[in-house]
Amino acid sequence: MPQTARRASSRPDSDVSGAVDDLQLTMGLSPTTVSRLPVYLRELELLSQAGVETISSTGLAEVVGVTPSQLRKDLSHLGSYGTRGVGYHIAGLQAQIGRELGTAHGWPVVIIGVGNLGRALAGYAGFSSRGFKIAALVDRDPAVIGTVVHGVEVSDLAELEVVIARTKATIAVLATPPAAAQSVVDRVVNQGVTSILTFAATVLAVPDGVIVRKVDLGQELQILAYYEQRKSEEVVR
Amino acid sequence: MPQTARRASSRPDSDVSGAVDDLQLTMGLSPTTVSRLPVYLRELELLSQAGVETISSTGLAEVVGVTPSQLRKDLSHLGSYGTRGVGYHIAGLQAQIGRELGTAHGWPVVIIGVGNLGRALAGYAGFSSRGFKIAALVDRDPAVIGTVVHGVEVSDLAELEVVIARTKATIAVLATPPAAAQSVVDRVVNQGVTSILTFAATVLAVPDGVIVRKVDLGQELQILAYYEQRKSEEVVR
DNA sequence: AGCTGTGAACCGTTTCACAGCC
DNA sequence: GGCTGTGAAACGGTTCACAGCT
Repeated sequence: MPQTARRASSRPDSDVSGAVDDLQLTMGLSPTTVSRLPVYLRELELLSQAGVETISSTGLAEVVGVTPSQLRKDLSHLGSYGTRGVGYHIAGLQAQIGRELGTAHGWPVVIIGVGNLGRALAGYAGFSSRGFKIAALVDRDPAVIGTVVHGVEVSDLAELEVVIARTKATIAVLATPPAAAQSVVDRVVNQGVTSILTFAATVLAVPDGVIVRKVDLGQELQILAYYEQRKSEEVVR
Repeated sequence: MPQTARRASSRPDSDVSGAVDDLQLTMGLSPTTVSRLPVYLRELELLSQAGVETISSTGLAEVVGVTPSQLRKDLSHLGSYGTRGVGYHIAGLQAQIGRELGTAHGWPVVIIGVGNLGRALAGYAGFSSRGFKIAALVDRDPAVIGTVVHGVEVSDLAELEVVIARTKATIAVLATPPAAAQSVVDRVVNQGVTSILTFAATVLAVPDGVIVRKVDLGQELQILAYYEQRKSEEVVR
């Protein structure tokens, strides 16, 4: 039985305890900043591949779609390496953001549910380039168990605990039907998983300290529909 | 050539113009409230199916995972039908939120890209129950064009403009490879689409008034990884 | 001259606390 | 007594504007 807990809160907001060590990782970034860093990183990679070496906050802001001040503020939190009068050194920034996001870790990820969605996720190219590896695929359907999908053999859902223990995965991706989601969450959390990305629409209960991010197609569409409806009403009045 | 424009901004924030008519739709809700309404609606449906007729803000807040005050504030913006001393009448609330989100419209949606992801989206059960219908599936691959997926025949990407005109879709879902995303966006926007849900990781440029919502697996995982990394560091210090 | 880094002002959202109604 | 609806306070995030470095 899962404890109470609601949505991902986390953020103990780091009390200022020990001395800041060397030129290492910065202190807690705001959630909004964290959510933008992957976007920055992606665009920096593209620029870097295109041979660009330096860029101003205005230039980068334009390509990532934020304001220059927002970008500067975000980067300043990383204690970043910009040069006044010049701009940011792309390679340096990339390294800094990559370090902050733990891109080098090769985090093992378990994907649960190997239907169309699970397959699509397993085939996602950016997986390894973004610092993750598919440690295991898990499904309940005997017809799927044992087959190899994108180079990984599908394990039996019954073995979930064993699989997580073996792979030491702490991140799980849920691509199961909604009805199965909560019970899978309970099992993975119990096995030490502390980060969950779910594609099931259900509200999930997890203990404190476990972070859940939810991607819900229906929710996204309904949000769009809300604004669509407002647009059409504007014409009426 | 797409105009400038960055992320979805929209929200003209409605100047208080005409008189408020009857007991109709409310004035602009905040984006954060809008994003929570679909979740409320979903849980209300479940409660309703379970035969519950009335619920307090505390009770509902618990199941949707927000604070009671947040819930009350959100619902108060809908001018909602709660009863002091009692709680909310579930059927009434459902109707009210459904109306606000335009659940009855049966919005036609075009899905572009019929790979594993596109198929998963097309097979999404909640599609019609949440007020949408798949107006068309579109792909570039000749091997896929003409096949029937979840009851809908796949059209040729070359016909995109015709398909949108015929179906009158104003919402498009992008499940294409990232490289194709911007060009598809330009075409659909040009054809009158004003809401886009994209699964491609690229930053999209759209004209003002077009709303883009992005779902990016890599981004989500990287956000989780950030917090994972912090957790493991905590042990160190 | 140019562009970053940042304190200060601003704005939107959440939380608090309680008045008002059933 | 119980629970909603809502002003007021608190919070967090974004934008502004400029000091400071190169």
